[in-house]
Amino acid sequence: MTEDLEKLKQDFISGLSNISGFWGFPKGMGAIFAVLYLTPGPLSLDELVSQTSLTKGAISTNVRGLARLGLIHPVSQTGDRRDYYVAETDFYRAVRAILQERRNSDFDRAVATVQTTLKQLEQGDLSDPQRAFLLERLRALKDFFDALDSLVNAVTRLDSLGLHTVQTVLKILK
Amino acid sequence: MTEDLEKLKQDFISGLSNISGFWGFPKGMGAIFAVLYLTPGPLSLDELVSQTSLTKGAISTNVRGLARLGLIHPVSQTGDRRDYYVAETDFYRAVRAILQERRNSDFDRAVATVQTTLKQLEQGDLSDPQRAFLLERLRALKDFFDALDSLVNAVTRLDSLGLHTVQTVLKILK
DNA sequence: TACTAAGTTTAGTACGAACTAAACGTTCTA
DNA sequence: TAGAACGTTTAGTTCGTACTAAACTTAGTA
Repeated sequence: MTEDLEKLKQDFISGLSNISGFWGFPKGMGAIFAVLYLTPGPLSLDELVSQTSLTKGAISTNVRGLARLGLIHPVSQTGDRRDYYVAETDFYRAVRAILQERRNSDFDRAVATVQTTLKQLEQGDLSDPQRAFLLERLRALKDFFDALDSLVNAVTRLDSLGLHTVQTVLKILK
Repeated sequence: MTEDLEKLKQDFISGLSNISGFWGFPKGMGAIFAVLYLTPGPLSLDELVSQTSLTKGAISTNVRGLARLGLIHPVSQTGDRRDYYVAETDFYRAVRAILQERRNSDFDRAVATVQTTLKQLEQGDLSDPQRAFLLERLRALKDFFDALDSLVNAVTRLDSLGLHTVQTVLKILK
């Protein structure tokens, strides 16, 4: 591979690393995905070790994470005991997987506590102005979370996230 | 305030702290916002110190962050040199502010590097199969980012994020 | 059945982000 | 103009997370 192509690759890899970090994933995940995404065929763990600057342990851990998210897929070569991986190229499928993954996580658990709090509040003396105030605020918050939830559901149900679809949505919302 | 009401408040505060941490903001921000959100009137820095378990320094820093995001607002009491703050209750306004804030950040800069890479690639020898492959992959990625960007823009232009609006969107997308 | 080649797990380390404590600057008041 | 009441800034600490190095496990091979 020519020098400049190699440099492009490296830029891309570090770019995806940063994006990965920005969204709260390990930077290593971004780097591994970047390498696989820019490689036509499947790569083994050791090949990933040599192309990223990570050790086998880190690759092993991050690869599992990526596979769980559906961002990469294991590929088994017949007559070869090694694990190979390829990148998912349908990003929209990956987004859906991630959204579903994040569901049932810390976030949803925290949201649930708001709802619990709300229910307890509703069973008290509502003529107490303090309670009434809290109730009002918590209800507003819950409505907001519900709306967010619906939006995520809507996005999850889309078949694809092409420019076309999004533009259609945009028109309607205006 | 009765014991159980106080406990509810504490639960809520720690819940919002976690949500805050989950989305990549300091937990302190969540706690401060929670306190303000559950208080009818404006609070001073020192009142916030006593109601959260943070020191003045932390409150000072986080309060500035929250204000910059539009999640809380400074309120000046006449004849009182202290700074008071109230919570924004229109969450949708806050979401828009946050989305605009995150724009021009690390993320967008990283996305920009992908576009730069793409442009450089387009100026080379396209009959080279390696280059052609890279070009194809990077174009697909750019299209995806563009779609995401449009979606964010669409959401940003909404006047509100009520259940009603979202349900309308949902119907159309199905 | 030993040996090798692969992936996983674990103990320790490095680093960054958010916090505390305290010094500092600024503005109002006596 | 000294002192007090605030808010901000800074040096240092803590803590969690992602990494490395190396021991371990498992599955194929001579």
